[in-house]
Amino acid sequence: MAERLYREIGESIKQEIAKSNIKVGDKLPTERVYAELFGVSRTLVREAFIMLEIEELIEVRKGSGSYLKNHLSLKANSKVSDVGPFELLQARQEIESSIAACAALVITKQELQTLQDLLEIESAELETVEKANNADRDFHLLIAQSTQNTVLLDTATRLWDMRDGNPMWKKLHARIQDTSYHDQWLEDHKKVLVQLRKRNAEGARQAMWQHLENVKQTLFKLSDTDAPDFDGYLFAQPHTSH
Amino acid sequence: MAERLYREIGESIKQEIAKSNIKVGDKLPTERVYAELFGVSRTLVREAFIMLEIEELIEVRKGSGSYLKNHLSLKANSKVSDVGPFELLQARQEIESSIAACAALVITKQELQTLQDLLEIESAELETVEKANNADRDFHLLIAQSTQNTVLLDTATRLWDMRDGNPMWKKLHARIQDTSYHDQWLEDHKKVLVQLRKRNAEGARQAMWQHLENVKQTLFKLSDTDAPDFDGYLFAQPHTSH
DNA sequence: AAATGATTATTGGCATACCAATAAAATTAA
DNA sequence: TTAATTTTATTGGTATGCCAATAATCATTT
Repeated sequence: MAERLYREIGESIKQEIAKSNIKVGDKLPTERVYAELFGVSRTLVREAFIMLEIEELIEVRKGSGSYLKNHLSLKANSKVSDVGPFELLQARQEIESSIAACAALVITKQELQTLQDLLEIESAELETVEKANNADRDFHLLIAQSTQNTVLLDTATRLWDMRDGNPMWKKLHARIQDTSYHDQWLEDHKKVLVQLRKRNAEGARQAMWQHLENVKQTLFKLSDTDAPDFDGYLFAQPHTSH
Repeated sequence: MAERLYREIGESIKQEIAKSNIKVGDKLPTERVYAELFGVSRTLVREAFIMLEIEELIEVRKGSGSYLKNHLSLKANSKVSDVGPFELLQARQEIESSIAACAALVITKQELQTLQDLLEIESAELETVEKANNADRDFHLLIAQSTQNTVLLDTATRLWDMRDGNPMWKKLHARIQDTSYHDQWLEDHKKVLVQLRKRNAEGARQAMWQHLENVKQTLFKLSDTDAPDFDGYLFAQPHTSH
């Protein structure tokens, strides 16, 4: 553990706020009050306040006091590394299928050709796991890029960065490399490309959705059969819309 | 202005890091060094370090020193303000409508009640533009939160941060405040809530999609009629799927 | 010479004390 | 009584000092 104390204090303060009925805009107890409450120096409480301020939860005004700025329920947990693979896949399924639908309407011939090339790399270079993985990523992100919308591309990139920076995903992925699931996914990709070529937005959406559904199913099987240590990463996969 | 000092110190430290050739993993100068360099107490530098630590830029180890954790090239600020309002809205339309669909399946009664409360704030406190704006944001983000998927919440939060950090949007928004478009949007929000109550995923998706379509239309009119300075922000609004 | 243990120096952690801005209360003038 | 002014209290801002963990150095032993 060995977490820095100010973080604990900060979390404790959040809990105290939650227990109380302080509304947005209301004044919080002073630093000194919290210091005495937790039996620590004001310095530590002050550091915790800085943490909450950077999280945009509170606002600090010199000589006046500190005020609740946002609902603390909206603590955007940007701890990238402890997002579960399934939670992430769920989000990707929703977002990337929409991106595919957008892309279908405006993708250029040039981009379609590049996607085709990527598919060939995927099918050819299955020997190198890393290259196939990169081609996979490139395939998805190129579709995002083809929407001509930098926000969508930015969002998709962010989702893939989350995946690649996640140790738990690497574990799962390592287990896949010697299976033949790649073939399934390659077929999925082909189906997506077909729909993009047809400029069929809903077809592309559905194809991408099914692709990520397949990935989810595969990873679920793998983690379910022989991986007891993925507990806690399965909690968030509730909705199976469409 | 009256910015808190630790923030200035923090930014200065970032600049110092940028000027030096400190790589990721390297040890950076001690708190005392920066304190002397900037002519302030170590306390302030320490607070600045906490800021950088929360931003996941550095890592602090007691007794050892502080170390660069990530490349500070991720200067999100610059990109965020370059995004055009319509491009952003287009992305929000796609992503948030999917989020609404997900939310419809798992949202709790408590959360539905909170949304109801927010609607009342929106309709009641129209006098204060800022409060209505906050309620708007809270309404959308609470829906994201109700999906129970932190990635979706994180993504939605990011999109709203882009909006709120965008000077161009503020210009547009300032123009709206004395019109009655809020009423339209309030009605939109009500329709979304109705669908969420019915647990109707596709209905919620459609309602949210229509809401953001209306926002887009409104802002387009406003920028089209009497705002020659929005050129270049209109380029990316190509697809009108569904 | 190398490995091990003790010592010293460095570095962040935390607390106390005082400063400055704001807000509240008391005082005074109209 | 009311308004303006002064005074006081409250609150966050900053600096200094000492503590504890780590790392570096040196002495000791093999």
